[in-house]
This record gives sequence, structure tokens and C-alpha cells, in this order.
Amino acid sequence: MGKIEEAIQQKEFKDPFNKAVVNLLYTHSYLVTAQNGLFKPYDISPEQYNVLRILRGQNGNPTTVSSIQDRMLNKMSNASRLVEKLKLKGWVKRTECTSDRRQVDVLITDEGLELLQTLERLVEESNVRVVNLSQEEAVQLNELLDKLRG
Amino acid sequence: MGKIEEAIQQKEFKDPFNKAVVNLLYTHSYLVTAQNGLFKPYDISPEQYNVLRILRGQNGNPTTVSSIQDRMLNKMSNASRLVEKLKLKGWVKRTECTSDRRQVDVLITDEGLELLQTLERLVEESNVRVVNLSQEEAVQLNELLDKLRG
DNA sequence: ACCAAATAGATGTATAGACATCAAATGTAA
DNA sequence: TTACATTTGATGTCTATACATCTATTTGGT
Repeated sequence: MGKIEEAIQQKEFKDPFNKAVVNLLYTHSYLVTAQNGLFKPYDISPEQYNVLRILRGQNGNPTTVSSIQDRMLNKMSNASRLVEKLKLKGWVKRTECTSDRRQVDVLITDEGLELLQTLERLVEESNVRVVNLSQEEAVQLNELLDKLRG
Repeated sequence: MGKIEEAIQQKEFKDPFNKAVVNLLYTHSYLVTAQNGLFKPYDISPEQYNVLRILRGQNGNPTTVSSIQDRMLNKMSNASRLVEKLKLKGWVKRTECTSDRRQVDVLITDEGLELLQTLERLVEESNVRVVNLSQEEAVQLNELLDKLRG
């Protein structure tokens, strides 16, 4: 049984809201653990993968660091450093923006696109396996999560 | 609107399962950001707070490091180092276990209990505010999360 | 009793999150 | 134009996660 009370050996919660917060934190750890194994062989982290996805979403147009930051799952993460690591591995290019020299244009390379394609299939397949819900339940979960933050 | 598509500016997802994974990662960041602000003034992190809660759950009985680890929300975290930090701040005591000298007995101090009491009220109130769901929806979310990991 | 395997916990290293601060470039108003 | 505020991105520091490795015990088989 996967009940949260057993998983963390806590008998009861103050109310369903507090239980939901703990349950979300625990489920997050469950998901992240599953993903880490996937990424390990490719020398890339889930966060770096996410940046590559954002860059590809631009269809060949360069993106600034702050624009990447805005689209990241974690708004507090540090896009600047993630881009630097991706550059060192040859998956993105960084060029000075001519119209505003404060900004930096970030562009995914062909190698980055290739890696992304490989990884994306693995991630998509893994996510379907890892989420032990029916299609309807998954839709319902999405609705609840969207509302939760509302 | 709090829809995940707008929050991270992604038009569509492969399927509801993949969307749910992204939605969970994003919602986790939303929750953690809310919690961080709460803990800041008390010189304690959410993870350290969680360890104190586990220790108090033992009703005065000491707990070993590995037992703490088993009950943590994140099974991959490092209970040993968190205990060390709590000890430096005087919130836990660490004594060698006489029956098995590999083990370490960890016990929450009176100062730790006092801090915990203050924090717990704040956290519980904050969680109710932060989870923008009805009671029924929160129950439903808990059921879906438990099943998701099943 | 002896030795190998298992266990508990500490520690080393890399990555990322949280947040403050800094420098450079740009915008704006007197 | 000059002075000041704002924006962009880089960087510094602390904390935590992820995972490998190490030491000190304890256990279990022979």
C-alpha cells in the first residue's frame, strides 16, 4: 500500500490540507528519484534537460537568460549557471545580444537537439509508467493541482 | 489563472501523465517557496524542521539516524548531516547507543520542542492558506497522490 | 575463535535551490 | 547632459540532494 501515513510512518495529520502538502513533498521525491536514474547515463541533470526543452520551444530563435528563468519549473533556480554548464558540454551557444548588451542570447545547438530528442522519448515513456493512474485520474489530478495554486 | 500551461508557457503536453509530472514539479516549487519564507526568521530549514517533528513523534524515546532517514519525506537526504546541524544549534542531543555502538541515539531537547511548537502552528496555518482547495478536494488529491505512487 | 558479509553512520564531491550582492548597460527625469 | 533608478546577468555563500566511499562495529557461518 502506498498510503502516505505508512510511507513516512506518521499516524495522522491535522487536516487534509496539511496532509496534502506533506503528500506533495513526498510524491515529488518519488518522481525525482525515478527521473534521476534516467538522466544519469547521459551526463545531464533534469534541470538542465528542462532548460534544453525551453530553448527548443523557441523554434530556432535565441532566448535570453531571464526568459528561460521565467519558464522554468522552479522560479528560484539559477538559469545563468545552468546555461553555463550546458555551454561547457556543447549543447547551447551563448552570444551577446546586439540590441541590448546587458542581455545574452542563448541558442540550442544541433548536439543539444539530438540529445534532447533521445532523452525526451525516454522521459515521456518513464512518466507514463511512473504515474500509476488512469487517464481520467491524471486529468483530475492536473485540475486539482492547478486549482491548488490558484 | 493558475493553469500549468500558462505558468511555464508551454502550449501542450504529450498526455495527462506527462502533464501531471510537470504539474507536480511546479506545484512543489510553489509550496516550497511559500514555506521558505516561514522558516527564514527562525534559523531553521524545512528539512531540519521535519527531522525535529520525527524526533518528537517518538515521545521522548531516542531515535537512530537510520530510523530518522526512513521517515523523512526525501529518502535520499542525509539525516546524519541534518542531525549534526540541529545539534550545533542545541535542538537535539546525540548519544552513543550502548547496545550497538554503531548506532547513535538522537533525542530532541526542550529548546527543540519549544521551537517546534512555535513553528508547527505557523506551518499548519500556512498550509491551510496555501492549499486553495475545498476540504473534499484536498481529500481527493491525497487519494490520487497515494494511488499515483502505488 | 575466526573471517567474510552486512550494517550504521560519517564524509567527500558534484549539482541545484535560495537569496544577497555586484557590475555593466539601459532608461528616465531634472 | 548629468544623476539616479532599473534591468540583466554573473557571482558568492549557505543549505540540501544524490550518490560513492570509508571506518567502525556487529552478525553469521565455519
